[in-house]
Amino acid sequence: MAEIQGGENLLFLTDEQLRQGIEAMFFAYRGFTADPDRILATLAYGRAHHRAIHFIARSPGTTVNNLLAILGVTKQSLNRVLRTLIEDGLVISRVGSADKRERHLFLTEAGATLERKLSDAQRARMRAAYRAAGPQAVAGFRQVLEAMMDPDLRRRYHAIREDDR
Amino acid sequence: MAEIQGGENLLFLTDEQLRQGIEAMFFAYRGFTADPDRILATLAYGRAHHRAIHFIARSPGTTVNNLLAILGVTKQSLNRVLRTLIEDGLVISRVGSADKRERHLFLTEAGATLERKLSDAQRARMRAAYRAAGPQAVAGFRQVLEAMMDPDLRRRYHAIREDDR
DNA sequence: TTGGAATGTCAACAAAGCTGACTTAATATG
DNA sequence: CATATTAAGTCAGCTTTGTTGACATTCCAA
Repeated sequence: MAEIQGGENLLFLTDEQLRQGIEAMFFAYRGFTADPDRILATLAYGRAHHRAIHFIARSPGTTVNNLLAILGVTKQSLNRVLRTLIEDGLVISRVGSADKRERHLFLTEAGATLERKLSDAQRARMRAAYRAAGPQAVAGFRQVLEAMMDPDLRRRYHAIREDDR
Repeated sequence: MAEIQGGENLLFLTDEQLRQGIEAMFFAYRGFTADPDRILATLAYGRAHHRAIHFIARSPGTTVNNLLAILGVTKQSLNRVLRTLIEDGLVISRVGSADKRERHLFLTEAGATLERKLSDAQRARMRAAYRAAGPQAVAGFRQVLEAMMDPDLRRRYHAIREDDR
């Protein structure tokens, strides 16, 4: 047992501790999605619609292909969601100016309004959790989550912010 | 803006910071489930089977009702999953001795073997993330996740460990 | 002994993922 | 310029996992 207790106290890596982390992720993710889910249910939309709306809001003008890579679903699956959002007037799709094969996605006024509503609910939950845990805990939270991502998605996670510059 | 900067530096609660946290949760959860998902796909099982197996392993002899409350699905949905696991010889259901209406759930040898395989994969990812982030970050990670849970699930989250005594 | 709780089952349905095959339009490349 | 590749969209069909609603069985408890 001695070898797992290094200079930086690695004893916290017992199976029991890891299991607790796994369960914490499971239960926390339920809380994370609970508030938007309630709003979506009243509108006959689901989590898939929320994800699309979120990332279009985050990167206005993003292409379908980029969205596919971020969401990690097939184009058929995404297309079904986008089609309803476009039909319902929440999203518009504009043919690319440089490359006319591409479609650039934007939220309409109505889309932005729904995005704000969903985002407000989800951010309120995050804000409460951040407040309760404190700044140092938040920094740790972010570090662990980043380390948990697949490298490819970690790159995309960072890229979203770089796009905003 | 002055009022949101308290003595403990609450400026990190900008919408941008909260959005990053939201996206981190989304991308990290993908990583969190990726390894078990790959194993499950080879066995014609899904995430629902994994969840059932996980919590039966964690609390052997748990009742169907307790499992329903933890997983947050309908009994019909859980029953479909349990039925296949029982048919496939991974889980056994024993009539309660005190209350014969209840069914107590246990993993068989084969069930425990699969549980270990799934758990090993998921724990390896957690362990790597914990190692990369360090003990202090892990403490913060756990604090934020706990604060994010619904109160009811937070109670159940703690109750799982209390059962183990 | 009767009401309610715990469990299980049948049927029907919906959301959201998947594969595979194909079209159209536009760009890139040889 | 001809051809290959890419981006997007569509059709069909399937799977997993969730949902309601209705109903039967068994058993505990008042």
